[in-house]
Amino acid sequence: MARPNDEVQALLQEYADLVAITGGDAFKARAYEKAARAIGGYPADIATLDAAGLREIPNVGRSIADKVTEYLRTGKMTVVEERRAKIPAGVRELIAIPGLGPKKALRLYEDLRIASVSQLAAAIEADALADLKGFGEKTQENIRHGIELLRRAGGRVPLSVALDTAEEIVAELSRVTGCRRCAYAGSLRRMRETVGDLDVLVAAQRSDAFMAALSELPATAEVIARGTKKTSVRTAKGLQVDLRVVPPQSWGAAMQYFTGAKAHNIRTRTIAVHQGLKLSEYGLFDTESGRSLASRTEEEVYARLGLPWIAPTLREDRGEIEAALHGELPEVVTDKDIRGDLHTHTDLTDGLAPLEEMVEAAAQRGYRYYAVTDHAPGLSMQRMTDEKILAQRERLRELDGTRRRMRLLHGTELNIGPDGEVDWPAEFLAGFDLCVASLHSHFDLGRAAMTRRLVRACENPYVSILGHPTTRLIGRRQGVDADWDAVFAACARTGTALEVNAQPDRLDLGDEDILRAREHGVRFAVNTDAHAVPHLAYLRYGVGIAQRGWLTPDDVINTWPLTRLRRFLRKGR
DNA sequence: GCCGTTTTCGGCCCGACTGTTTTCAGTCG
Repeated sequence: MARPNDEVQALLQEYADLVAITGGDAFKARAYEKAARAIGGYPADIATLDAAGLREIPNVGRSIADKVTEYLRTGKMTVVEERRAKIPAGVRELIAIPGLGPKKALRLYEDLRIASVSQLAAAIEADALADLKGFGEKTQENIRHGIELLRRAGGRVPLSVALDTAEEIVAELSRVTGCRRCAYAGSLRRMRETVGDLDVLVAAQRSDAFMAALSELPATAEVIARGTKKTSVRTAKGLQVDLRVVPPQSWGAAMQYFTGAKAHNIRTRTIAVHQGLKLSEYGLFDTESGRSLASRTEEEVYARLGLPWIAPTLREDRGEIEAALHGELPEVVTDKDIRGDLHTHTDLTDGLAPLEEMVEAAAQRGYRYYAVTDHAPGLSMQRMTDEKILAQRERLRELDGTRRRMRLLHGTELNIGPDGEVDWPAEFLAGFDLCVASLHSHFDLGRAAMTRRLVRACENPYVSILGHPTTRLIGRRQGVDADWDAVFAACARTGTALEVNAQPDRLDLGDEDILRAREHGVRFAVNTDAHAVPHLAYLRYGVGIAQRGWLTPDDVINTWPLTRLRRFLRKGR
């Protein structure tokens, strides 16, 4: 889904890198980075904005607005082209190597004309860096290692993998004598869909035992750095883990510091500076006297800055600071708000567990309602028939009587055909309590055809939820191309909910699309699409993504009481 | 290059670690 905002974000980020490499003003480079992020995360399509509108975007001033305008008009930014002419693209690639920044990249290029990662690798092999200032033996070894990692990984791991690893490490370190608190922070606590590295915090008086414990974990493959305050290791799976040990009285400040995205932290620190304060991982201090004003809890730190506590999933500098200052932070949806799952499968199609087991597991979770939505005949490998689904409905109605607290809904996951048609005729669909409709094929229609297809599915009076709307698979498959603003508008107009599919390799819609869809007044359903009993627990990932999309319980139909939900599902029929 | 209760200039987050130019620059998060 490359929209102009994303293209401009990439271009401005490239320009920032080139400025940093060519030794320009570091603050100028940072200014472009900030603008790039702001434009990438801006909800409105920048192609619809004029120069004044562009300057409404934070960190976009006259100069950058002009460059964006030029790009929107001509498809080019002259200044970027000029810098590209001076610095080959391969030099920019060099700074992706861990341990190699803009300064060293420039030196390599100027002194040795090295202009690609492979040239650098060859130069190290040929021992051509020996006489280069700042490139001692150790540095060369680190670069060689960095290139290896870059080639192997590509970096980030899925949220679910990171969470499993983090929970194991936290459990291990919590057992170490002297551990007062232990938790993970970073992008994992913010529930980003993929995680680059783990940030683990320990509160304790002495650090050595924790540094040793982390270094010696079975999962630890190598120790990258080890000090008294910080130790970094890499696991066998290639995931970097940074451990910080802080004094117990600094716990809240450290959690605040290591949880927020960089941009969020810059904002909170700037607020501190304006109040004559200094915010670090050790606490909030009076700049003049050095006296500590708050540090024990995150609440205390935010409060002393004049802010309410901000949910970790919001700490991205996507407007949460402004919302907090104006008392307009959303009360984001939590696991506890979810009253039921509206997209699940059984072994009647491709699920693993029989109806009874799925229903029992759902009841154990304390749900007030639960929908079974097996695949429809259009997905022919599932061999669904009218008879089979009607027999399932009969069995489900029997079970429904046995569950006092949890009501059962009978549904199906329809297939959206190339023209937006679905599997069964209206009179048969009328027999279901709800229909989810999803794309399972024909992913490469053109944008216009795909948009028509999705809009037509929304217009079907029996389709209540659009399942995994973009159909992306994280790290494996791009989402389909459509005019999403048109699709979101159609959802809002027709009363069709968008799914936030909680499968960890889908997380579809993702947070940025949720933020956009929300602008259209759409409702959402956070569903697990469970194909087995353990999948029901994926809900936490979906809720995390929903929070990152600023959704409140009112936005999410499966937090609603059953009567309100049923009214929504009928779409005014 | 952006921004403004420090308001059109002068600041921009800040601490930790590594390697090496051994007193500090570069990189990272």
